[in-house]
Amino acid sequence: MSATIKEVAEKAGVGIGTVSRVLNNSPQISETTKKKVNKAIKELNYVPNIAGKRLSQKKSYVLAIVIPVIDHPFFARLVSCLEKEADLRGYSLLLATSQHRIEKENDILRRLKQHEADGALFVTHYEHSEEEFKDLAIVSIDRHLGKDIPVVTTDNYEASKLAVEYLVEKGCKKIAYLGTKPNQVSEVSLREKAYEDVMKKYNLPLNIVNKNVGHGEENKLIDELFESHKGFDGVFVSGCTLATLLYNRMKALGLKTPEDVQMVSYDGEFALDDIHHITTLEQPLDLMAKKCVELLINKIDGKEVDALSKFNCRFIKGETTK
Amino acid sequence: MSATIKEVAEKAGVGIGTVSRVLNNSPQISETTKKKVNKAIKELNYVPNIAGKRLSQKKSYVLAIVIPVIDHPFFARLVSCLEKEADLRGYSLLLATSQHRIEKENDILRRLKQHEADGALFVTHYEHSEEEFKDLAIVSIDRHLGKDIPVVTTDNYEASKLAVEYLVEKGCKKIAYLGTKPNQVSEVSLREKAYEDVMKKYNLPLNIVNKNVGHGEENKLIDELFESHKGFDGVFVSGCTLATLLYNRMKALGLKTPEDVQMVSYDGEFALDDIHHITTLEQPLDLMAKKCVELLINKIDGKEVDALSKFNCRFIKGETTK
DNA sequence: CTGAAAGCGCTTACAG
DNA sequence: CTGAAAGCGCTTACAG
Repeated sequence: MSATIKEVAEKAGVGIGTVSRVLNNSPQISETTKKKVNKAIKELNYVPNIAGKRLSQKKSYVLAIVIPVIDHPFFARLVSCLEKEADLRGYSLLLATSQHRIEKENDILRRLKQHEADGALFVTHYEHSEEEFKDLAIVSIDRHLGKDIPVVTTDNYEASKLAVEYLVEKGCKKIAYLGTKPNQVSEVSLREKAYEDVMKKYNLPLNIVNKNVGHGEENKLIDELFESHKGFDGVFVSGCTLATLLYNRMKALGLKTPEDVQMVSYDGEFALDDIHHITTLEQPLDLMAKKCVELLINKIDGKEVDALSKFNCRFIKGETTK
Repeated sequence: MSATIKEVAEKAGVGIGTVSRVLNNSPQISETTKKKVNKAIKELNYVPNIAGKRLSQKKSYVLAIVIPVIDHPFFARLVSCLEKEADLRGYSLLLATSQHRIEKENDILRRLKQHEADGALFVTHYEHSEEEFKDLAIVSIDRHLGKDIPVVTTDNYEASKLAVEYLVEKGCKKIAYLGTKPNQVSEVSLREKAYEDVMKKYNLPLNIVNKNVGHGEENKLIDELFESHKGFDGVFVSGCTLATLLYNRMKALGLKTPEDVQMVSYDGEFALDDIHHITTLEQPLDLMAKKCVELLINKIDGKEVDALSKFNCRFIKGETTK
């Protein structure tokens, strides 16, 4: 059906190598042959088949994005930013959601090894042995996946410290920490660390609910928060899913915010900002995405890259603090 | 770096064709050679390179998804469903967001012609000539892109009729229609049609704001609604973006719902259902996605497919109606 | 500046 | 049941 480079070459009366050179606008090519070739291309409505190119170049110009889910505002926005950056660099995005299942992640790794993509961004919850990542161009957000895997993250410690200090300043006496514990070495752990440090500094008691729960089980943590830490008047939450659930729970319980409880949450990437009014530490996803793509492409090209890239969060005052 | 089929063949002492047959578990292959080959595969840690396969088979096993944006709950959920279905059928997803720009859509078409994907789902706002879609396996949601492009949609007329009838029943006297007019032949137009028919049936006046506005300009429509149709006590909205904006506007204006104004919206795919409480006609995205993938793969395989597939909406009673 | 040829890593009739 | 060979559509040294 569609024409091949061979037909174009015949029609233009040149060799296929010449057509290829015109296509990739190689510098040393005469204007006249360029014209001849372009004419033939137009006439035949020729579009180069990318499979041939990929095989001969041993590159796919595809970046795999491995995320737990896509229908979540944080990841949706991340993917949006990533696509924009990848596009600018001439790469396509292969979307792979792990659905919170490790088998799916392994499946994606297999696809990487198949060279379906040149590299991958892992935003994952699971443990993978470093062996599995060998020779693959991989970048991670927040989690430390292995010594050769660059990490892009926010300055979790500083931002969290700021948030907790803020709650103290605003008069909270019993401040709780609510989070889902990552089951890997992760920059996210610094959120709790910062909370602890600030509490100690002010000689305030610790009220921590921080467990590794499965997706959909976040409500258990909220149950525990209310059972074990009754009477908290401030809470620092590690992520927007939890924050939203807590927000709703407080509403259901008739607790008012900021009057009864003040709340600050990490992750400001809510879908509809005009409805949510939670005070948040917003991650600059646009900058982070750009960095991820840059690191990934550099790794693909065999360059040395920074092991850790930290970005600052933006503190967004909402209606859940005074 | 990674082993090739040739090395596997050598190690196993067979021809590469045999390795290929084992890989694709071709039926006529003896147990003994199968074992030999699998042993070699394991030892070499061999994973077949998909570029070779794609070139020789002239298939990519990739489906392109062309949507305006990904960071919107409706599209995010759609993509989520699509990926699940594609995965079940052995296809990967190439994500392509048009960013509300026709140049980007043309770019995506070019990539399709390059055989980067075997087919594409277009959820688009723009006009494309049928010529552009020639010989491509394309399926559309809601819009009629050409006579050979199957459309997957909901029963817009029936659902809308139900919604408007519902508002009448609940006592609304001045019911408005608020929508963004598609600039193509689209099933979405039936939403307004149904509204008009119901209004006529009950001898009620028409209050229509339905224009084709660019992304981000939806607020203009809401301005117009309040300027030109003062005092409406019921409104049927064509989509959740508009509905959310209207919801917030009413809140800002001190209008209460359902007391002052009752509202029903098409599209129930809000991100955080526990926060939004708009009465909606929810589209069964899971079923629609399944249908899209099925149609697409059938088209790719050269089969005949239905030109139009309609699904029923689910009416979800929220707090914006009595 | 350009052509002929080898090669990328697979699949698949064809012959045996 | 299996091997040798051609072919998928490109790119890229190599030679001229």
